[in-house]
Amino acid sequence: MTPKPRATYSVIAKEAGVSEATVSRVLNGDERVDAERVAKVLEVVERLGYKKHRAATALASGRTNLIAVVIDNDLSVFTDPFWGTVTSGISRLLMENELQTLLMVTSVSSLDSPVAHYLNSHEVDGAIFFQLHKDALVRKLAKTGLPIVIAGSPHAATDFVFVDTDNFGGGHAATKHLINRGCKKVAIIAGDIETVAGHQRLDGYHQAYRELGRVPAKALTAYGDYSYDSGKREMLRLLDEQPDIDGVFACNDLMALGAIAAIEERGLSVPENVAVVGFDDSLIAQTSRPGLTSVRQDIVALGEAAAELMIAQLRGEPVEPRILPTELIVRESA
Amino acid sequence: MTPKPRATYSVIAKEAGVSEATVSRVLNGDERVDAERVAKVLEVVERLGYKKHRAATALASGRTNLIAVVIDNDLSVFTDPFWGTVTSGISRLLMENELQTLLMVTSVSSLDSPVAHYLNSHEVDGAIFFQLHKDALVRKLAKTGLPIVIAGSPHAATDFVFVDTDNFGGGHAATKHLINRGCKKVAIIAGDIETVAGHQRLDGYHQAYRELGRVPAKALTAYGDYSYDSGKREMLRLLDEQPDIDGVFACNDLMALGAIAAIEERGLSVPENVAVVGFDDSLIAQTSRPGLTSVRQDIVALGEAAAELMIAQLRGEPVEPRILPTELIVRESA
DNA sequence: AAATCTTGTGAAATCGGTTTCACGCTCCGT
DNA sequence: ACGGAGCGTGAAACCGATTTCACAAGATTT
Repeated sequence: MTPKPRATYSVIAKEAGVSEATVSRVLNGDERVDAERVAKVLEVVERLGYKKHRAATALASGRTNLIAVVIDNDLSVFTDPFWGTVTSGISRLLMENELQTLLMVTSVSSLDSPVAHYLNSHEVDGAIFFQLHKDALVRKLAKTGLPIVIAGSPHAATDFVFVDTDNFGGGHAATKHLINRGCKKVAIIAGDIETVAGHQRLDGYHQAYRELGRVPAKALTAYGDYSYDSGKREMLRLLDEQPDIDGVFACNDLMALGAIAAIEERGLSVPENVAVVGFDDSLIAQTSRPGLTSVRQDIVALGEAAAELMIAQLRGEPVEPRILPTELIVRESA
Repeated sequence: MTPKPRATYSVIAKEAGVSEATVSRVLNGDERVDAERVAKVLEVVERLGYKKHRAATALASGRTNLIAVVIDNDLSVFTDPFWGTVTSGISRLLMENELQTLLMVTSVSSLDSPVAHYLNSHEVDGAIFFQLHKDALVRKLAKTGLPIVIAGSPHAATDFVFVDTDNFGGGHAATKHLINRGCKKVAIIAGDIETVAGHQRLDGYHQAYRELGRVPAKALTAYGDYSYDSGKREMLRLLDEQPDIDGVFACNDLMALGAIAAIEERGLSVPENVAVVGFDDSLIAQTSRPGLTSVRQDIVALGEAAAELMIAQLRGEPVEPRILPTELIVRESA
């Protein structure tokens, strides 16, 4: 058996009796090619099972069909299922649109890191950033015209295209739920306030109070770091200072579980004495006992939305930031 | 400001007073170039901040510097943090070696899917597969000489290069631990026995019994599907049939939690009446109450090992499959 | 001293597409 | 009937690297 030489334009052109230029036109959907020739070329392409050579296409056209997904691994990449889930959502959608996902897990997003250089050299058609703390790099890249999507809200009010969960709405719904079930004194264990998401959830909490015509006491706001331990520690402190707290909104599930542990350690029970709501509706919320009431975000959808916004940009369509709704999943804890 | 034309060999060659061929030699580490010229070229390259154009390099050399990571999304990709974690480990290590990670989340791994075609056309330098159920595609690709690494043990005894956790050893250690702490009748809730991992964990369980000169009763083996519900269901059944069971090894943490729920539902307590050991040492093992004793696998290391084996293959070095040790993390449940 | 081998080097071909350009043809208005 | 516009087409240049090949200069052999 012959090793079957790779099919190229040259072969196809010969076979179809046209020039290579015409083959190119057909394969790129150029309108003004004789219908009969189009058919002929397509037939040959089909028969040979031809697929374009990516590198050659990229070199000639300047488009790579590659979208970078940049994850800052300073963060919780290794322990949090969140990013993996978002990424797979992105990847699946990109593939459906003939784009490939280039995964870049990198520690520093400095302006002259290899990654920066890479993104800056037309090696990818676009970049999706995760949860960036410093956006100097992104800002610079955007200036070069590279299509960019940010997963998670960017820091300042910028004109970056982003997708995010409705953190504000989620925080609001969680707090509202606690109030509606009769809680008189609802505390919050906020997460990293440096992140936009953390801030927004806290804002949602405030808003729920405000709608009641009240303002939550400052002392009802505790600050954790999204870890189990911080949730437990802050809850213990809150209870010691204000034993009459009867509801708490923890800004993620892990802290919520810590809070529950703290509550039980003080001899109180959930939800009878203190109701607890978490955020994320992660696996631990589903499997903990009591089952944790939590704000669900559709993480796969988040990834898909990011991919969609990227694709729209590549097509030159106008794009708006997208904020995905949350859903409160009620279980035993509140 | 001039838009600064991309630096190319042509520019560098001119600037350094050598030919493009020489530039190429220098940049590819060809030994026999005059030292002085090497220095000069490198100086210019440095000054211009030059980086090779990937597509051009790929086209000319046939090497793409791209490694595909293929994930079958039929599976639990969207809910299990496992794959995301492995992938980020892979990606980080590949990047350090100037390789890029091409993430392909795809549903079908049929022989003529776009993915198959893609992998088959020298578009990537190697491929890392996750948890494949059917290896026809892999087998075919391997025949073409494409370097391949499998994360997770391949089905049959093949000569594929793979990395995997020591499932057998983990199952053995878990069972041994239960026996050592005094359990007389240890059951196992096995996972999907179709997967190699599932089988190996069960084998480890058997081996631990065997070392005691005993053989576990058939009725002590239950089969779940790695879900919480299946763990609970099977544990309830086991307890009803054999109330004197005093230890259980669940082949993942989720089933272990289900089992604990079942045990408590029967009015028994963990670990006093029944001790429980899980597998994975996932977040839920750490946050559940009682804390779950579990077999930890180093998932990031798994990814890094996969990347290492790939890199070794690319270098033409001989490679052996790699099996990573597990560690039993003892908590309250056993 | 002549013949043969090395060595380092640059010109040019090559990888597989895309795109510009010019050419020949048809179709239009006047 | 004639000049110009419009359209489909192929030849050839081009993208940015790698690699082959031939050649000149120096080193080695006889």
